[in-house]
Amino acid sequence: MPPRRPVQRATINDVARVAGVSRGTVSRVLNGETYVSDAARTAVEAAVAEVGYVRNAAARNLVTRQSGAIGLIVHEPHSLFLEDPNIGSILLGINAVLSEADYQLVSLVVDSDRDGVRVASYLTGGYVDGVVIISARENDPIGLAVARSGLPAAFVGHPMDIEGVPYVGIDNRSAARAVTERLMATGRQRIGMIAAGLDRDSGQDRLAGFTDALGDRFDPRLVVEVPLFAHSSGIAGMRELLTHDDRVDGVFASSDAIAAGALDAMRDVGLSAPGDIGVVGFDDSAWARRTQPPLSTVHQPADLLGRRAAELVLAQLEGRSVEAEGSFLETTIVWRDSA
Amino acid sequence: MPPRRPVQRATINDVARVAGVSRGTVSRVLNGETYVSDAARTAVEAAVAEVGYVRNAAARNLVTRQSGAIGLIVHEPHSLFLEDPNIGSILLGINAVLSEADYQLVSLVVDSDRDGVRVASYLTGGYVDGVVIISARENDPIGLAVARSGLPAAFVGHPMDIEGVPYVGIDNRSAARAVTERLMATGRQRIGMIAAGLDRDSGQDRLAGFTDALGDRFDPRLVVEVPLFAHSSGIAGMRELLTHDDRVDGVFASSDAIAAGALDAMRDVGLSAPGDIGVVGFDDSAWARRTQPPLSTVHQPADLLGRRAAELVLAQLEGRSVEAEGSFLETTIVWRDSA
DNA sequence: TTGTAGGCGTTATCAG
DNA sequence: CTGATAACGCCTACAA
Repeated sequence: MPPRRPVQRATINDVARVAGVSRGTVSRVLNGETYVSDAARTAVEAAVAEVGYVRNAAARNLVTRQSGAIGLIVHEPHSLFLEDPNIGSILLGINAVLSEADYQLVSLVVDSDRDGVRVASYLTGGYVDGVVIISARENDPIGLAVARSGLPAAFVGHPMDIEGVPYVGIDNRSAARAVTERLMATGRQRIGMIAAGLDRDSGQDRLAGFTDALGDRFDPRLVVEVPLFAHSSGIAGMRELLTHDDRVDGVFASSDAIAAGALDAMRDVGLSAPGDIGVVGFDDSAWARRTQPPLSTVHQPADLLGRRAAELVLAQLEGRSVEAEGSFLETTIVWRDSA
Repeated sequence: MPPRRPVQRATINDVARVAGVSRGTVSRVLNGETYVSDAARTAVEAAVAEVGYVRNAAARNLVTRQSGAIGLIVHEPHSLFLEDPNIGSILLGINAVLSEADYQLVSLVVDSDRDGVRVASYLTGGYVDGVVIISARENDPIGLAVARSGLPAAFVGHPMDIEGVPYVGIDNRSAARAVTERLMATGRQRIGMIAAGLDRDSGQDRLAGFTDALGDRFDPRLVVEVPLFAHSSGIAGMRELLTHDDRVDGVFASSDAIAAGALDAMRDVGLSAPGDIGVVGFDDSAWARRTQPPLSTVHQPADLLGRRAAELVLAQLEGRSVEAEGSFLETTIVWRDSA
């Protein structure tokens, strides 16, 4: 079949001619301004329909210096992107508040260095009026570019090396500490951790919270590091942990996916939770209710995180200043049957 | 903290002044055109760095009538969006080929009617040069608007009520038939189906394939309809099926998530796979390898689906015509232990 | 309430 | 190779 080609577009001039008014008047009704006669308005509306007019965004953006769009930057290592249980909820949360304010959310994924430079120039080129960035890592080129651009922005999570950009997050450290303490309270004596994402604040903080909780009972040999917050990392991590020490009776996993993998690895060697080992996760994602047994974990308000980030950007767009640079949302422990 | 405000931007005029050349020359080096002296080029580059120039996209788009961006429309019922195992892979596939061609992929989710109209005008307003649409349903306003707009486009999946827009998909009907036949070959006598998404072609076709395979042995009472391709629907569907007929010994689920739910529902009543009931799924998503036992299912080449769709759009952008309106990619049966 | 006209920042045409 | 000089489509004072 022949290639599709955009049809020739009608301009304000065409509408004006058909409606028998001036371009100025057409523009005014298009923008819903007051001071237009009913006669003019109806004539214009009819003409718009007749010629099939749609406004040219580029021309409008050029003069108004606004796009009405807000970018969402998602960069995760390929595989993680497909796994992360929070991104979807955060996205929907952002979209909900932006939609309400009539902004168009556009999501940009960066999956390679090439993507990175293209996205950076998209952002600074004027395609968007603001941006929210998810899971920036240290030394993140896009985060840096945005910070420098002065573009109204907000982070979900807090990249440690960037200042002057507001953010919302959860207190990973306190939450990790709390859930670990809860696990200790069940009487476990040798508690290990499968720690992922140590190249970002969330991963680091969860490990720190774990350490906090254990105090002098902390034994570094019971911490195994894995690269991803993924199920496969959970399997590998649990195997490694059991190799190091087969008397482990409790495990804190950096994420529910990891915890699920750990449970599977345990079953493979005839161990079960909570009987042999108490296992707790993090996220309260879809995984949590589907493992056998269901996971005790930390509930993370992903949707709300998105909403708050969006509100932060909106505030700046409206010239309002935001109270504090960063704020943390409450997490809660959800205790099920895995520990 | 005070609101962030975009810094005042330098224009081509500023660069021209600093470099001591004309705007025309600046524009030429910016666009990497030939016929510019080395002297001019270096002077301009230095000036660009000095004044921190970044090109204004709106102005450029206005005159070139292009944006360099391509939209990806995702509309799923809220919950499904979070569950769909294919969307991520399709997205990454599309992005890979578009990135290669230096196009910026921008994803737009429609999660409400309000989103729908905003997205439609975003698309037709010139923000994008082309669009790929995932999982359009019948009577889909955006699909219709795009079809009408003449915008280079491609569908992943085939909305039955839209013609003239190329698409790529899989042959859901044949695949469903094949996997059902495979299930029959294991000797199952009473095979039921948990059918989801009957408001879209994929859901309809999977049911049709199931019916094809069974032939006269088809019994409509063994088909239970559920709304979503989700785990929760699988639980509900399996319970209903067992209520209808407790002698069922085989089940074809419309998706892996459903199959996983079915497995859980079975376990709740003391049934297991493949011993009591053989269960097969569809998608070969992450679910498939994590259920107990792992699922026998249909592998769907999601990444490739995305790549092909992107290529379809690219072809039209370059004015090439596409061979056929629709094409189907190969699926393969992956036989594991659930049947 | 309406028309007129200038300008937003770039690209592109056309002499030089 | 380079510099003027029109557009591109729209918004917005300003004048009427």
